Amino acid sequence: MCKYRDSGVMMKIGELAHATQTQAETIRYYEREGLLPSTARTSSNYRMYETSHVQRLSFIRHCRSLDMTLAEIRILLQFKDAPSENCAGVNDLLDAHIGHVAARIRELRALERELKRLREQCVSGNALAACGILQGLDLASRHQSLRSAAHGHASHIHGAHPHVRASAKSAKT
Amino acid sequence: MCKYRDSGVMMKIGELAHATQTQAETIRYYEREGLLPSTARTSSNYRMYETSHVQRLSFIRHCRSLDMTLAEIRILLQFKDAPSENCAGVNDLLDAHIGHVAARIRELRALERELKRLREQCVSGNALAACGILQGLDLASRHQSLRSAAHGHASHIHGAHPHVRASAKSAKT
DNA sequence: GGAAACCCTGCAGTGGCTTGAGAGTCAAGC
DNA sequence: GCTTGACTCTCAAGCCACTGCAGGGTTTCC
Repeated sequence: MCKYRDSGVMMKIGELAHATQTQAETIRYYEREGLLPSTARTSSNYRMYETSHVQRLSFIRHCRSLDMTLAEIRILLQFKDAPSENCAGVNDLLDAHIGHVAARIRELRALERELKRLREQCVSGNALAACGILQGLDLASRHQSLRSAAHGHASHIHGAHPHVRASAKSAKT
Repeated sequence: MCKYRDSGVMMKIGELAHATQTQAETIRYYEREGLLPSTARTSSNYRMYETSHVQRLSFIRHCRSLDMTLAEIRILLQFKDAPSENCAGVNDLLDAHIGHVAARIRELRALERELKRLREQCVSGNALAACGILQGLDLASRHQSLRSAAHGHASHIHGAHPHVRASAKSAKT
């Protein structure tokens, strides 16, 4: 029955998933993407993992929880896998990442201010025709189209990267 | 030559794109998605727009610059198109949106703190084997896997929605 | 009349997964 | 031995809001 030795430290994908709070599909995805190495398989083609995989996947998940992209994590893993090099590259990557996060925070704060300003324009119970919010959005759009035509450079939408990204609205119905 | 009357107020897609600082491809995309109505066409099948389209598209672009999803904007447009209703729904949508933005800011601030803490662990010039950042990421991942196994609920990655999203890193090489 | 600039449709790609289909494997209970 | 249900496998498509490209047609300017 037992297809492998040392069954105490070996585990199937579900167990690794549970240990790292990751979905099994995500683990397979990381393997496809080369972040996790291909593993040994049982005779029935099940992936078998050991504790080193828990370490590596936990590292990846922690980096993801710090909103790093998979490309950045790949670089960090390379640094980890080549331990004789200097770690200046790690510093640079992290510094750049901190910069991106800080920039995104500034953008969102400006956004929040504008949204709140807009929100104050509506007196609840208004008929829609008089709704200050919709009027505000209309006014703002007129203003903005003039401004950006003059300024030649639109808001933070343009050039958006899939980085430092969303996780709000998780409980939206 | 002139395929349409009132050429002073009618425009082709390129002109609308210029007036609203939007790419023509994006305009066609919004039409496919039902945010902009299908327009009249010339005999050579070119889309023809008038000033009302500039208004509507500017409204959409302004909402997008406030990081609203197309689904939210669709709802706002419905409110605009049915002006006899009460505007409480507009309030609710905006309140919810403000909540998402605020939540995302809180997350990113926590993230920034942790990244800076991590960054301080590295003394530049270290050999990688002693790099405090990588060690920190390893420690944190061990810590996190323990904590989330006990807590049963992972970080802000899970349940992430494509909302209030990225735009940092726009100048990354 | 020819080149450049515009327009059309349709499809593929982006990131980081998630979901689903359809099939195989395994352990427990009867 | 047989069934049930939980697990695993692969492969493919879907999500969001675009962006870019191919391959064609049209208009405009010199």
